[in-house]
Amino acid sequence: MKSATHHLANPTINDIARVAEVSLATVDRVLNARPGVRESTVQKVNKAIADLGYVRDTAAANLARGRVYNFTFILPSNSNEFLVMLEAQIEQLNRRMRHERTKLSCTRVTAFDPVALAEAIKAIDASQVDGVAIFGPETPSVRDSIAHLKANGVTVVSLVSDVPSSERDYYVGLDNVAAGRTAAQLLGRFLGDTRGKIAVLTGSMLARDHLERRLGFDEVMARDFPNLQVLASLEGRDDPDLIEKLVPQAIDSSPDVIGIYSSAAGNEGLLRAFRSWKPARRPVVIAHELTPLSRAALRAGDFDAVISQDCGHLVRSAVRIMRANSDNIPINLAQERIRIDIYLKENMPH
Amino acid sequence: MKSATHHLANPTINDIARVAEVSLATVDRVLNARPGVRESTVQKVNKAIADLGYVRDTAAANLARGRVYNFTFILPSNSNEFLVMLEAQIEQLNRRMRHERTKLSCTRVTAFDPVALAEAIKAIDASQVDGVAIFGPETPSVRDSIAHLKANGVTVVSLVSDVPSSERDYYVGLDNVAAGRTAAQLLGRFLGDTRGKIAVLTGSMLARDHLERRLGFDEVMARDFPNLQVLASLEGRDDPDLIEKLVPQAIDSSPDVIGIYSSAAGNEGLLRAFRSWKPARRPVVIAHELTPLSRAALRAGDFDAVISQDCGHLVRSAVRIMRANSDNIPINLAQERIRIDIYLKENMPH
DNA sequence: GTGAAAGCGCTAACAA
DNA sequence: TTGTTAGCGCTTTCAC
Repeated sequence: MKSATHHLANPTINDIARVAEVSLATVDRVLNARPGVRESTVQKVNKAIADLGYVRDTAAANLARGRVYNFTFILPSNSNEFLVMLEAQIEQLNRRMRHERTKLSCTRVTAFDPVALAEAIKAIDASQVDGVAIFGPETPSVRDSIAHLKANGVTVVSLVSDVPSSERDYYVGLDNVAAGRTAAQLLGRFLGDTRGKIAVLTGSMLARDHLERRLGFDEVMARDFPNLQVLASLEGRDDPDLIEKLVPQAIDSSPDVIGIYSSAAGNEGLLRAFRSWKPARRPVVIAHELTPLSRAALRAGDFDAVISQDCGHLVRSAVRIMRANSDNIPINLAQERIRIDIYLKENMPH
Repeated sequence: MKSATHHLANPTINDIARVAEVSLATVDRVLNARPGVRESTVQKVNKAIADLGYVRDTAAANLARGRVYNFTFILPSNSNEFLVMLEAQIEQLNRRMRHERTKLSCTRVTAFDPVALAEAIKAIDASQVDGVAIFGPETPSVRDSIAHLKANGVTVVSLVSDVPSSERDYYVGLDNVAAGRTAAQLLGRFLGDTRGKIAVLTGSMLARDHLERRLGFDEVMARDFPNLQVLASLEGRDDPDLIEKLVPQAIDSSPDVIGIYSSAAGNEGLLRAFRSWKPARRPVVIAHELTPLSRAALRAGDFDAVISQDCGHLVRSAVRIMRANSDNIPINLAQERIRIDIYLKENMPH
């Protein structure tokens, strides 16, 4: 392929140096905002940069620097399917990116334990790590340790569940209020004009994502579906055994449950409960996260729809953002937005 | 950040050269399968590569080569919203990637015109272009010109609508049969047990994507919804004016139309028809592609759901694949799979 | 304050 | 058939 490098060729620091009448080293100092350059020289160089429309070649810069990006993911040690998938994606991306000067590691922290999480964050060595992605509850101690990390120049993103009051650079995850609204709309439309009750399964009242989903769900239910009455949340703590016990209890006490919104992890428990409990009319079920289990349930007709977020996308997005932030370059917001995926059995990936 | 490069540091061609006891140039020859190396030397080098687990640093290689990737998109000149969005994404990505040695360009060809498309493909100069992404109908002449391109070492991907019988390297687009099935399931579930007729709007019988959607739609309708009767397709040729005329005609002749599947472009015509035609009970409408118009229709309640493919993803995916193929490196299949997005007004991106 | 020169991992003349 | 060398765009000593 001819490279046809006429006047369109991108300018390099050599061009800047020539135009600004300084050396390469000086251009580099200005580019990287290093001290020890006379102000008038800085001006000259910056003018040349602007005039030529110079954009730094990050690949070449990283090559010269021998730069290696080190990113850490902090995840709940709770090992449900979603977490297993997330960790698999991290490992896979780590293998792919080892050869692109990017290393990913993973730390697990007791689920729903803010103290343990805060300690794990404090244990991060800011001199060894460029960015941290945190999936955990939002509490004051967690916020403080995030602030500490940030103060030491580490990029911080919250993952799956946001910590909006903190100084995190970015939230990588879906809009959980909107996800709850979506579940409600789907459930309501699938049920048509039928009158009845809706059971909601949640994980923990500590988890912001779970709270937000419930919020959105209730909002749309109240607004659009007066024929449906939403019951109090069943707090399953993402524990299949607990959920398996809770569900039949709740449903036996109000027999006209015609819909279930499983808004957190623990689909396994719900499905187990289904095996023993056979009502006359199967309730419409909306669950979260496309996993081997929920796929099977969709296929079998036990679940009617699944709201999901793409694990691979979450991980790639977190890494792209941490990388861009480390280099101080902008991100493509549209690309990083995590979609609220709706899956029926017809549109599941193979 | 300390780079902590102990024994984990990736091996370079220097390491290979040292271990294989040859020069850098010879390693390079073997790596790039260039001729003029004794077979026994090739073996030695390959052994060293395998032993050390060497992986080439593509960024450094591209820097040294001064390599510039040139990719061309061939699109229908029909300028509906979807095409406008697609082209905008191409332009945007081109701006982002100009500084990463990747240039994108765009050619428009009369819509639904296989001859014009085949000519446009033949007009590609294989010595100037590394990859071509084609969005157009599948005909023998198109297949032939794709074969010609491939023979000249150009990577070819089909975009949005596949040309499966050709030698294209990859299809970037969604599974249209599954998309049709999804539309049917959604429409059927939203309608509940109501009896009535369904109108289907299609673009052209030449377009493989449109045909496939209809196929999947009919399959699920026949299987799961005996209460619904699907009418013959209205061929709108993606032309809003034509569609605006067709829809009221069709609906007036069979008044019990309770659902509409708009499977192609031309939502504008459908929405215009809606403005004059006010039935007692508004039909449930499933349309394709999330665009400014369909978003507004979702919000207003004129559309009940939209099946969509992410334009940004389509373009990024096509470019990643053409790039990987030019370099002969593997792709991440999961990342490149185009999702069948379902949008309700609740889960639309802002 | 500023510049010259070596080098990151790889490629491509040109010699040998 | 093989090796030597210069250089891609950028960074980084170390001197001046």
